[in-house]
Amino acid sequence: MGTGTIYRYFDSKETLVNVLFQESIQRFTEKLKQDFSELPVREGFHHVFCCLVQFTKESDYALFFLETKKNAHYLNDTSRKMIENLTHMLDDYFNKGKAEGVIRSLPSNVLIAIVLGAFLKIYQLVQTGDIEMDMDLITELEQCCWDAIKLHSSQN
Amino acid sequence: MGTGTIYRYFDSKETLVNVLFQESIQRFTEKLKQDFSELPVREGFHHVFCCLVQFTKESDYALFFLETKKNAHYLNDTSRKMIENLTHMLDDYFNKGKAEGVIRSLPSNVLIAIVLGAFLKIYQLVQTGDIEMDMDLITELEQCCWDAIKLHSSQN
Amino acid sequence: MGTGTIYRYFDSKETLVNVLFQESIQRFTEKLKQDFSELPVREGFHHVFCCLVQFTKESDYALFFLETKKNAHYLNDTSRKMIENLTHMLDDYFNKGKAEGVIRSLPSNVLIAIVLGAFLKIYQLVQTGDIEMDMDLITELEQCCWDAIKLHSSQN
Amino acid sequence: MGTGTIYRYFDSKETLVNVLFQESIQRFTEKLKQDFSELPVREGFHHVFCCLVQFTKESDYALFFLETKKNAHYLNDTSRKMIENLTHMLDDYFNKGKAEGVIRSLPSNVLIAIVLGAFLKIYQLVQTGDIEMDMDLITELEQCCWDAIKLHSSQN
DNA sequence: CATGAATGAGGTTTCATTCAT
DNA sequence: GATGAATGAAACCTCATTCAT
Repeated sequence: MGTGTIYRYFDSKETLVNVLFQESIQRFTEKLKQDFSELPVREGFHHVFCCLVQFTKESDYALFFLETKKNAHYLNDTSRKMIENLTHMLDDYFNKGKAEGVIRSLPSNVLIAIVLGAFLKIYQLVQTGDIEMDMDLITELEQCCWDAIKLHSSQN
Repeated sequence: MGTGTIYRYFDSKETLVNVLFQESIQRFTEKLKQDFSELPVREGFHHVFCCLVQFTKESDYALFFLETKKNAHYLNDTSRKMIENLTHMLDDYFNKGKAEGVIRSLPSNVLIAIVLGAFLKIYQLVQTGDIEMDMDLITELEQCCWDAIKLHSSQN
Repeated sequence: MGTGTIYRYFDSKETLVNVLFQESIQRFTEKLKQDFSELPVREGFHHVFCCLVQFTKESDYALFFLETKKNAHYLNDTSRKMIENLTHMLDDYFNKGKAEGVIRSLPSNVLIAIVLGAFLKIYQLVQTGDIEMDMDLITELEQCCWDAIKLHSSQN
Repeated sequence: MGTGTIYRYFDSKETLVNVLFQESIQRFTEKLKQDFSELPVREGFHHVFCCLVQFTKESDYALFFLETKKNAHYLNDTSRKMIENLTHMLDDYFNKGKAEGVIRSLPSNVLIAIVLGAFLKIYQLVQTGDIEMDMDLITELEQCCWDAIKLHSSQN
């Protein structure tokens, strides 16, 4: 594709990035939404984790978008709205978990940060070829992340 | 500061970034090393987490360097060596934990990714002003991260 | 022409200069090579001189390149190789002349320096508009340069 | 000497260069003037050549100044005046030689260019270490230059 | 509609000049 | 007076954007 062609479809590089971002977040949000609210908390977390795994598998640049902070200078209002929308869904989920005493009573954005931060850092290792993602690893990582946010009966 | 002044101290922008990076990693490594090997596993983890917290507090750009992937295009060989050096220390620590059956038997780079990924993502929230880091939160986050990598007797 | 345009064709300013230099020297060398070795010494000198005249007429910057010393800091290895190649041709010519007792027994690089030095200095006068180069002047200058390197039977 | 110190003595780099230039030309002109007008043509040429040799021996940067074209952008009016002054002297000399039928009837600036061009190009070889200047070479080079401008009885 | 050469604003680097010590 | 760190104008270079083909 010629370098100039892109400008027939997008105003600018910034627009392109935002559109791609919005499509990615949209797809992720749609996937997450399916049957999400009906699931029990632990099964809900499994669903979230599966969405993450599948999403990063779909495209190489997906990771880039998930890594994006909501204040990134290149994001426009529409993009920020969509992050908030996604965040709300997760907020509801975490609130349910907290209400049921299954999840630690930390702010939802903190809980999201823990899970997403750990997951994305691991996916970097996959992309640099440092580790291979097989089913067993995915299962164990899910448990790691769940243990991180789960309210444990006793601590040490 | 005049635009040319920086070039009295650094050959190029790349050199500047690498020198700052190396100083940061050096400082972090030194701090981590103190009494590290003598501590029991759980106390060792506390030490690691305290180092992380203190390090990010020291300077605004510390975070930037901890987030750096070891293959970042702007890092030179010296910088990569220092990352490896730091990684080795943590590797030794995690190996001890795994040998004692206290830490999950995952590759060290995965364990590091989990803890560092979660920690850094949370620190982003601090920097954007979304959350405030008080003593209680730090303590709880440390427990979250520990729970993430700890080998739990039973899972759910 | 936009400032960035040149970088579509050359990696850097240094590359640009070297490419122009190499093209110039190449062109000059090709021209000089034609029937050069078959000519008697005096006719050979005429050929050399004609090449010089024609070459400087071709482009304004040709002079710049002929003036270049072989140790100029901006020349790369390829450029230096091409200077050596050209020098070799002239070396062979001068050696023949010296062997025949027609040309002074001075090192070839000295003989080249005499002819080229005189020629280039005169061409500077042409470029500054101080003198006009007509056929008669060219003929006489050629004779001057020839007299400079020719082995005269008696001196005074 | 500190980099800033020079500005206690010269307004600018341009001024410095012009002052050095003027001192060089002045010295050369003085040296040339001594007994110059009384000498016969051939002896006069010997004198000119000796001045050139001695002058370039005096300092490494002398060459730089002699190479200078009179239209060099960094020369100021004073400097140009001094070049003209020197040129006048040589002009008188060459006119005498031409009048006596000993020197070719070429414009003086051309005659100067031939001798100076050849001489300077050779001196470049000395400075790069390509050749060594001994008494014999100097003598022969003088004869080369003289032959270049001398009116020969017969040509070939 | 697609292309990629041309563009120029902005980032990086150099170097003649200034000025606090 | 001497110094050399600091300066910023100008040179070099990059890359998002434009536009003639």
